[in-house]
Amino acid sequence: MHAKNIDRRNIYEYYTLVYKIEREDLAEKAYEALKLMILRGELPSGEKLLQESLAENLGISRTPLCSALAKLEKEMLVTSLPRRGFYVNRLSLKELLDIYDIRLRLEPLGAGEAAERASASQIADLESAVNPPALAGVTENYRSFKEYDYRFHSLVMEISGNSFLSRMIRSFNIISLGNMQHFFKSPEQSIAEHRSLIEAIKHHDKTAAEKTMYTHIVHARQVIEKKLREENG
Amino acid sequence: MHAKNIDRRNIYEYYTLVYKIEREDLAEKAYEALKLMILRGELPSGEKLLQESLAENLGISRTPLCSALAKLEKEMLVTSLPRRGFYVNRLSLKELLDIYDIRLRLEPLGAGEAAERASASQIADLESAVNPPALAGVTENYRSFKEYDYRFHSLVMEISGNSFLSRMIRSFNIISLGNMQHFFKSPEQSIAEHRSLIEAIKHHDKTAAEKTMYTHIVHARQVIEKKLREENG
DNA sequence: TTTTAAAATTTTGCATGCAAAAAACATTGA
DNA sequence: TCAATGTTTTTTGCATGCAAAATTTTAAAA
Repeated sequence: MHAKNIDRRNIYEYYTLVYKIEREDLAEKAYEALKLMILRGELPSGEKLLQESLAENLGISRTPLCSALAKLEKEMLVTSLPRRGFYVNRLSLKELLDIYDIRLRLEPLGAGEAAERASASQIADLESAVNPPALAGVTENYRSFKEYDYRFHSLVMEISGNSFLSRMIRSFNIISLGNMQHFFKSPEQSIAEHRSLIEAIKHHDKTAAEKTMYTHIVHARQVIEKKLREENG
Repeated sequence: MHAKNIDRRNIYEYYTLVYKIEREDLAEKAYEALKLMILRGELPSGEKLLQESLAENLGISRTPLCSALAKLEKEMLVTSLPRRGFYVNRLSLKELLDIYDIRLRLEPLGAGEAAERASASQIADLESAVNPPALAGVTENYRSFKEYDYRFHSLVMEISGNSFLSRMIRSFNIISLGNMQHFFKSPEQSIAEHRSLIEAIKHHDKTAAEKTMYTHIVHARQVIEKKLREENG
């Protein structure tokens, strides 16, 4: 069944790279679908996820859905209350700040690595992500902005070549975007910052890329920190 | 069923805190069991996980086991090859280094927060973790050391109060420890470094705690980096 | 009207069974 | 001997059904 020139001992590594992408099971598809629904706000944070109806909507049975929910739980996108059900994770301000503390340390790391490694085609991908066709509606409504922002950050982390980092940051970005109902800074400013990050990456300037990403995230973090202080009086 | 003085609107938050711990489902128990088996090396990295026999050994059916494996997959402890099965994740040196890059950024963050927040009883917990009764066998065999090291780092991250950080680092530590077959530095040195971290936390010295944790991890990272360079010639 | 208790309904968690895919094994022909 | 093909066995992924728990509804008492 498998290609003949692949050493038996390396079959694991081989399939890890190539085979996986094509053949996805229902649990993985449901997981992806739910993630997108959370990012889009179609499943608002705090909402209870009814297994029967969700499964029906997705056109699958509860078995793969359960696995999908288990995955989301470990990525902290949903919370499981045994015998009570799954809920889309709703973050307190403190928790949102916790996530930003993590992003603030990790995304600059990823941006720096991306600056070191980025190929010409990867840079082209980045540029097309911030150019007009991809920006439709982004400055007008927050929902479009979220998807755009998620795409851009995912792309940078992907380019870093650190798959652990990339997967983790993707989850965290969905959690945080899913828990934010309005612009934390103007979308124009975000896009401008994204563009200057691309410049740094283009010039393979690791330090500049790190700094730009840091500044980009620390702004939002400061807004959250201020809110939290106000909340606590 | 639930306490009467809990506001209906807050029931979600209430149960998130208290209810969850007691009632664990089989999938979660299996997940915990498998994690421990990976940490202990009872499931060596690269090993294929046969669902039928694993389920039988755990005394459960394949349904909750599947959910447990799905969880482990999203925490990157196992790899799923659709229709082929699950394998304990085996890391390349590059991947191990990727994980250390993440730990190097995040664990100092956690250590610093822990230094700020640690209560007297939490400090006592830390101290008892590095005192003789808890150190049995740790300097002699690597397997005991792994469990000790995992416990200590988990404890520090727990004290940081950032639950996202804590959960993530726990996974990464299991992956990395599960993929290391021998001491990267002498256990005595590790324990000494742990002790000086406790000192910093005790004095609520955030900067010192961050630095100590950084140094502690960067040593191991350098060993890996060197190996990787040798491997690539 | 509110509070409490009982009954009915819904929902969850799990084991099981089945179809399809993959792996292991056997057979044939070079 | 080895490669290629066919056959059997194993394993995976999923839908389904059932028991127990949780929730909602209804009824009764304060």
